[in-house]
Parts: sequence; structure tokens; C-alpha cells
Amino acid sequence: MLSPTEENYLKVILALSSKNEQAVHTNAIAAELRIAAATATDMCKKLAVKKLVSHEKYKGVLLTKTGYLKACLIIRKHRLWETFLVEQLKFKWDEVHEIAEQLEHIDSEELVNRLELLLGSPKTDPHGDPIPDKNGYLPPSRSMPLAEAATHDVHVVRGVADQSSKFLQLLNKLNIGIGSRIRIMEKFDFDQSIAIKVDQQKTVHISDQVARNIIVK
Amino acid sequence: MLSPTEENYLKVILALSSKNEQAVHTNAIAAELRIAAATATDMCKKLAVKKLVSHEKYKGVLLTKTGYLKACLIIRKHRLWETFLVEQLKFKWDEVHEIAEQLEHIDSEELVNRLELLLGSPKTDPHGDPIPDKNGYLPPSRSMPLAEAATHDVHVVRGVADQSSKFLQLLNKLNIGIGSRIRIMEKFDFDQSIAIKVDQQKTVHISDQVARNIIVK
DNA sequence: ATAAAAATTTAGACTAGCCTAAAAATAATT
DNA sequence: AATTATTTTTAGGCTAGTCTAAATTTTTAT
Repeated sequence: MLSPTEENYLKVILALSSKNEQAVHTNAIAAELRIAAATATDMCKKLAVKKLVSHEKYKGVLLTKTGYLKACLIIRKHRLWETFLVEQLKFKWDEVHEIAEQLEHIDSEELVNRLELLLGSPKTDPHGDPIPDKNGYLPPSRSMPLAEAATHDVHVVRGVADQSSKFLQLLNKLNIGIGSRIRIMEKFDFDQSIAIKVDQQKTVHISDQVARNIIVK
Repeated sequence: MLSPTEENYLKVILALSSKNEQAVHTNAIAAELRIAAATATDMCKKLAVKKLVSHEKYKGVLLTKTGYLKACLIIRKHRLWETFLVEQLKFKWDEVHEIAEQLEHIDSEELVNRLELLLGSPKTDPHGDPIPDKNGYLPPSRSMPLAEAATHDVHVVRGVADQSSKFLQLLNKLNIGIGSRIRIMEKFDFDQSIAIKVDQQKTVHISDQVARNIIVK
């Protein structure tokens, strides 16, 4: 059995490694969890002893197969609880994170499986993120340029095809970053430009060139 | 904010003091929580510093007004979650306790209030215990002899009017004790005897004299 | 290529919540 | 009423998870 603290480390390591594919630096973990770097190093060593991560001194950590599975099951609980909070308890999607952070550590497989049933086995949570199944399987995220994504759906920004500062500065202006939720409101055939809503703010209009360089899933 | 551990102490102190009305001995707390007596003494001193209990050395503790309120709100959460688990997730009434022990420590007033609404503001949990309202008010339990209680309802045994060993031995045989749940199946006018189900076991038949000496609520 | 800067780890210390063993206070028994 | 037994508290220690400060390793820049 893992402590809530250990579970939080695994979750953060998974989140950070899915962006980079690289080993996750202990400092990045510390920053994310808002704890001292020394504390993160310490815990990483403990997680390595438990074979949940592999730890190479001064290089960082990588989840082992077991660690990855555990992390996915925590994500599963988190996302199912978020769905419950929004769909059944009528919370807004921006109010549920802190509560789900607590609920995700409740230890009962039966509970989470029944919760999934109650909710009708949803595939994604209220933020559009996919919910792993009871085996921890997280469907591969088929990412694509925003330009090719479906109208009306919400898409999560996962990266950018163009890394030039000119493009990134434009994204900053539009308040678009990794993790932003973009809903496509309308597509205009004339120039392939599209109207989008970023994180439920007011609708803005972007060119096809911009849309082709934003990677979403 | 209270830690889950502190909350558990308050809950146990409330449970033990509602039986006795007396100060709760630290040893009784230790026994209930299955921890060493020294540990309970220690924590009681800490709770006293926080003004949640009053502690008189070698005598035991009593909940303060604040402590009592906090304990009631934990009971509220526990019982609402139990109701949710049984009514929405279709757990059996004997499967929910451990899970509710975890859920009761989730820190969000909004969550528990919305949960109450979702469940239709139930007055009792699946075990027949009353659910405190959002101000922590626990309706006074109007207890009465089982003989006067309503047919078909479930009643919780809270005490005995006759404390003779002969009577108590009979109750032992019937598997009736403090906390037993008795459902009255049928009353017989001929001799005022009644048919009851104890803790969902098979139906048994008891005399009016026995029924008059079992106090339920 | 080497020195300076940045990142990471080690060392030592703190708190919460637990323990055992010994001491002190209260209760029970003769 | 005094002695014995029981209950409760004190004293000292342990682990998990956190911290700061110092030492070490890696990276960056001259």
C-alpha cells in the first residue's frame, strides 16, 4: 500500500514524463509539489527502493512498469471523481480539482469501479482528459493539429509544431499554453480560419497557419 | 484544520461519551482505536490545548462545545457517505463502514452539502442512525421501549430497562446487544408478543415483557 | 579548458503519531 | 487503614515526511 504522499509523487512523475519522455529531474518534482529539492531527492530514493521508479543520481527518475501502472490507477480515480463531482454534484469544472486531489487517495478498488458504472463508464473527464480503464490502460492519445480537429469538441493543447518565439509570443497573447482547453466554435471555408474559445473565455479568431501549429488531442 | 487522526479521536470520544455521559477515560479511547494507552493520553493533551476537549489528569476527557460540534460534523459526513455508498453505489450495509471511515476525512463543506442534496436530505443512514444537519445539530434521540416502537421500521438498541443477568443472558441468546438493529416484523394482539429480525438474521419471536425492557431509538 | 553557475545530493534537525518501559496516582481488597 | 492491583501519565525512542545549510556533481560560459 502506498501513502498519499507516495501516490502524489508517482502522479507528478507521470505528468512530467509524459511531456518530456525524458527522465524527470528531482527539482522539477520538487517545484511541482512545492517542496524543497532535498525532500524530493529523498523520496525518489525511497520510491526506487520500492521499484516504483529507477533513479540515477543527478540524472532524475523514470517510472518502472509497476510505478506507471500505479500512477495510471491514481489518474483513473482522480478523473472519475472529477466526473462525479461535475455530473452528479453539479460542481463547475474549475472547482473540482482540489477535492479530487483528496478523493483520489481513497483506497477501495470496488468503490472506484462502482463509481465508473454509476457514471456510465465515461471515456474522458470534464476537462477532456481520458480516463484509464480498471487495468490502468490509458488509451494512446492520438494528437493532431488543431486545424484538423472536430468542430464543437473540446481539445487539449499538448504541444506546438512551430517552436519559434514569434509563434509562442502569439500563443501567449491568445492565452494558449500546454494544457489549455480549446473548443472549436466555427470553421470558415473561405480561408480555413477558425473561431475558438480558450479555457471558456471569450471567443477569438485564429488563422489556419496558427491552427496547424497547435497540437491537440 | 484537524488531521484525520484528531478527527478520529473526537469521533471516538463522542461515541464513548454518549453512552456514559461521564468523562471518557483515556484507556477507553486507546482500546477503541487499538493504540497504546500512552498514545491516547498524549493526543488528549494536544486536543485539550486546542480547546476541543477538557482534560483532567487521571480522570479522562470531555468534549468542549467546539469539540462536540466538530465531532458531529464528522458523523454527518460519515453517515451521508454511507448513505451514498448504499443508495447510489449499491453496496450492502455491512460493506460501507471502512470506506466511509476514509471518506469522512475529505475536507470540503460544499461537497458534503451537495452530497446531502443529491441524496434528498436523508434523515438517517443505512443503519438507522440519524444524520446531523449542516450546523452539526443531531436531533435528540427519542428512545423508547421496543414494545412501543413502530412495526416494519428498523430500531437501534440503545439500552436495557432491566439490568438483571437473567434478562441480559436472554438477550445474549437472542444476539441482541447495544447497537443491534431490530426490525419489527409483526405484532400479535393476543399477548402483545412480537416477531423481530435482529441484524438481518432470521426472524425470532419475543414476549411483551422482553420487548418492554429493550430500549431502542 | 577551466572557472563560475546551477542543479542535485548529503547531513542534520524538526513535528506528528506511534511505541515500550517505568513511575505515579487512583481504586480495590483485606 | 494499609497494602495490593489497576489505571494513567511520564520518559525516551522510532518512522515518515518535511526543512535548511553545506557539499558535491553537472552544466554553462568565458
